[in-house]
Amino acid sequence: MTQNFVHELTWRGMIHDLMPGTEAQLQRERTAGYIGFDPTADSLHIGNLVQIMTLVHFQRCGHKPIALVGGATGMVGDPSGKSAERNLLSEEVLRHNQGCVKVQLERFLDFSPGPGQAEMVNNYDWFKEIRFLDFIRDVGKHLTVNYMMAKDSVQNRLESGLSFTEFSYQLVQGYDFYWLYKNKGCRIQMGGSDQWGNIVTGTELIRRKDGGEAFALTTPLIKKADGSKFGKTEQGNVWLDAARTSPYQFYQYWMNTSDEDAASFIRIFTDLPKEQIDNLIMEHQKAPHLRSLQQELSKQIMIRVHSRQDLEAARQASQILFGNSVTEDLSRLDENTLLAVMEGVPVVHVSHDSIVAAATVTDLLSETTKGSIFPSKGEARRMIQAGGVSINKIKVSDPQQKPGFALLHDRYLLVQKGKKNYHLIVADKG
RNA sequence: GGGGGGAUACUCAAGCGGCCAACGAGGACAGACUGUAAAUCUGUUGACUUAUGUCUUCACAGGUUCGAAUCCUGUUCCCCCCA
Repeated sequence: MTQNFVHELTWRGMIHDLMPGTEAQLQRERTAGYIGFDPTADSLHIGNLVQIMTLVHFQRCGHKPIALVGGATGMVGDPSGKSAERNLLSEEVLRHNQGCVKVQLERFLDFSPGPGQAEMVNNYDWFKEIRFLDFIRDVGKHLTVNYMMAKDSVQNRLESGLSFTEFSYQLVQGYDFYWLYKNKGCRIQMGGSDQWGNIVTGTELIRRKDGGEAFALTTPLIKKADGSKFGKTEQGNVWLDAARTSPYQFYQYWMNTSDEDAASFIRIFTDLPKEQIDNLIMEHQKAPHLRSLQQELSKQIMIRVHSRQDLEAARQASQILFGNSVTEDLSRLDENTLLAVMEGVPVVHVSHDSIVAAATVTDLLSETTKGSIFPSKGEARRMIQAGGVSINKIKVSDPQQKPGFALLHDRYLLVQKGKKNYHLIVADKG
């Protein structure tokens, strides 16, 4: 094999657990391996990125990645890590979601014909034909309830209760593995550490039903150094879909990675070689203020998930919003560029007259803008007094100041609340 | 069914007749320092207001009182103990 996959993941800090013999199998021959994705939404989010990258590395090391979109398992619901049974989705919604997810995965994996060609499968395709009696006879027979009960995912739910549907989940997923083993020669299943139990059910099923040997590898749960959840912001998940999370916001999420996290994230979320990453980390240690790690991290991911153009736009926007730019830089931008730069910044439309009519900045930022920037005058005033508000890059210091600001292109005001929060006021005429 | 305890702002948690828009902690936001990091320090954190001013809040509905988050009555929900 071109590269040792297990070594590759090890130095990247992406291995939580693996079954004995996994490495030997992967070194021996080109191996097909799969990871399942939940089609619970019509877009993947960056919480799925670890698994996607696992497949990317898998393929780069010469193996054949299979991405399973869980149309069938999505209909059942995995109890792992869930405190309550989740709502089941209709087949129609699941189909739609699968289609969207597929498009996103195509940006990461190489689906072009070849020996290590990536493949996408949908377990609904084989499950829809299976009848209940066949399933409990051919699959259920091989595993005892005692075995299934021993899983953590089940144990954790015994107190609060779990439905038979959820309980059967591991069998359904286990059968996926078996089916892929039989029909696609798939020998290894990967996933997050919470999937270990489900994966092992699969290898067990393969062993008992067929006497075959299959393997498991799990990745650790990604946590941020400050203990907060990875991939979440105030606004919720960070999605890959530009319609859900704008490329600018997406870029900012990665740019805001703390130093501590950046060193581990760049190993996990990019496919840069070890040497280059080591250099980057050294460079970053020498000159941390350049934020080279965060720069490279966001660059790599932006290009993969969005595009070079989006990266450039996000960089330009960030440069203006966070760089040392001043009013002159802002007013130099032509209208289209300005709007492009502001892509992803919350916009509030008000009439041109009401801006003129506002008695003070405080009124402008609260009442006139209908509370979208500050919900109350008091809050606006406090923030201004604390020095946290700038308009068109000029700090506002007096809450009573008249809002005689020059509108950019006679239409726009860029309001900055603190260091990282921007709002664009658009003055509509007539 | 009997007995006891509880419900306070984003969360936890004081307060038990006026000095309470309500101690404290956490969180959040902002400022300083920096590097759009982390740590630290400072400030803000019901609304309106220039304000020592006004208004709306302490589960819900009534009541006592000059005055209630605090006392009384009823309602709802939670916890504990005994059956």
